[in-house]
Amino acid sequence: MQRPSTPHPLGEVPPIEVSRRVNSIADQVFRTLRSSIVTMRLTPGTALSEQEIAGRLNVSRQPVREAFIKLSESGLVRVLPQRGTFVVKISAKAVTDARFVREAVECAIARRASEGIPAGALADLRAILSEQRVAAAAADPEQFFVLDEAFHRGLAHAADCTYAWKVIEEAKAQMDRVRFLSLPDATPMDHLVAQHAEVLDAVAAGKGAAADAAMRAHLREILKSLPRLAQAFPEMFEPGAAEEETEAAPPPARRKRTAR
Amino acid sequence: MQRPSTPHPLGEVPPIEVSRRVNSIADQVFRTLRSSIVTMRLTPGTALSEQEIAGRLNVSRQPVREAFIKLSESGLVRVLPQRGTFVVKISAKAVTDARFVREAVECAIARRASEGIPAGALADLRAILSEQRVAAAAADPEQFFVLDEAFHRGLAHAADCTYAWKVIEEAKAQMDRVRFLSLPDATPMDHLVAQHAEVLDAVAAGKGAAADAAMRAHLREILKSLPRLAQAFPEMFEPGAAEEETEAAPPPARRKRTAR
DNA sequence: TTCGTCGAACTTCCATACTACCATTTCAGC
DNA sequence: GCTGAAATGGTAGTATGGAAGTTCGACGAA
Repeated sequence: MQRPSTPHPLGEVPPIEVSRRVNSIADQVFRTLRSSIVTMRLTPGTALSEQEIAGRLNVSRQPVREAFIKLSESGLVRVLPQRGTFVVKISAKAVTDARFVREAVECAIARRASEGIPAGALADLRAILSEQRVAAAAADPEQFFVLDEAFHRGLAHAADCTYAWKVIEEAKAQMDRVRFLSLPDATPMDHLVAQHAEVLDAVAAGKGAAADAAMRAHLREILKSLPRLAQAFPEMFEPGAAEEETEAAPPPARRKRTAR
Repeated sequence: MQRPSTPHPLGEVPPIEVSRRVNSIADQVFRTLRSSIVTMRLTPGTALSEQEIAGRLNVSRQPVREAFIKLSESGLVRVLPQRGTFVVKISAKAVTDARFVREAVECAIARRASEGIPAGALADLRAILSEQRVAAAAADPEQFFVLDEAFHRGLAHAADCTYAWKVIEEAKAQMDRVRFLSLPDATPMDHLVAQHAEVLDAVAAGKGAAADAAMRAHLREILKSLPRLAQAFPEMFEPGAAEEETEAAPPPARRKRTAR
């Protein structure tokens, strides 16, 4: 973890030095943890502790604590006072709730985009699609993931919906954990590219309703594997269905050390 | 500010003692500040300082800092490192962006609610409407505000959309500041009640499209006064239109002490 | 064996000291 | 009087120590 204007005490940190505005340590910790959680390198149920993470990243507990707060706001960890901080397990309800919000917002974005976006933006999106086809042909899921994100974000920004994208980004975090879990046998990538293309064609043609429908179909496709995954990886998922939001803090999984 | 299991050192705090789970100090500070900002008791542009707030509330800087972090995540304050923390001015773009998201999500909620909600919930919502009529007749805007919030939240929960409501709640914060500014000469309250009734009737009749349309019309009504207010209270608003999200931190309003 | 009690080890939460940085002011030099 | 560099006061960011609370296992008595 790199402290501002100080030789990095951690070996892992690449020597990025170019850009100023290397954000605060707390932000770096937040990004690191968030990425680890979303990509499932930190598995659901894992116990985190301020001290442990601080020691591992060679920083004090304070910035770690602030990162925990932000992660907790995003619904990725749960802080139980005096007990511990845990990576929340995937909850089928939380995922479908996130999809509901994402669908509502992103379909609205598609409609708005159909009313007109900058010409350059349209070209950029088409370029992303080409790259996706390459990644699909090369069977490179990770790169495909990156490009998928770029497409959705690009469309949002083209439609001048920065706040809406921020909302989607947060909902997406819940969904992405499922997608990472389903990486091996997900929907064929060419199929997803075709759906992207369908959205983009509708947008380009100014057909709002069609863009909306295409986007909706696309977003519903993504989580088709959810029930199967919930059965295949029960330890990653919240057990029952209805016991969300109970007041009494449910005893979380037995403390399981973070083992990278 | 009341410390858990400690005699409250601040006189202002009402002696709520009944319920356990008096949340942490940081949470109390957060709620206090958030409420003050949304109701415009802390006017846009006001400088907050960790130390000052801490002194005023008789707590240390630490919980205040955590409250600032959360407020900053909500887009209600902006933290400029080594310079200060400021209540963000109302930005026309931010408000319309919030409305865009809220409209997308809440209309989706209305559609879902039309597919069926618990019978009790429907009755509860009708009860809220009656109370709103009373408040409208009594010309009691504050109470009307509370009931308005209750109606929208009640509909969301009836449709089992808790996460969606959380998203709306955050978008609403931006919009509510405008509403508080327009309290004197806002849309007549009876008109708003009628719109609520229209939504609810469509929901009860299972007419999803009608509920969507009614909700959309209702939400668009709320901010009609925005342009006028931006002219009437220029010091509360972000000046131009397009210079959002500039990387270089724009020098905020000259430090103006919080004066309660 | 089973139950209750106590204690050690852990956690988050809060308070406080210190650091780095920014903005303004002050004041010497011209 | 004017300019510019150093001093000063104020800010958020970080580090660290202690307080309050939870968990869990050891230990002993029934």
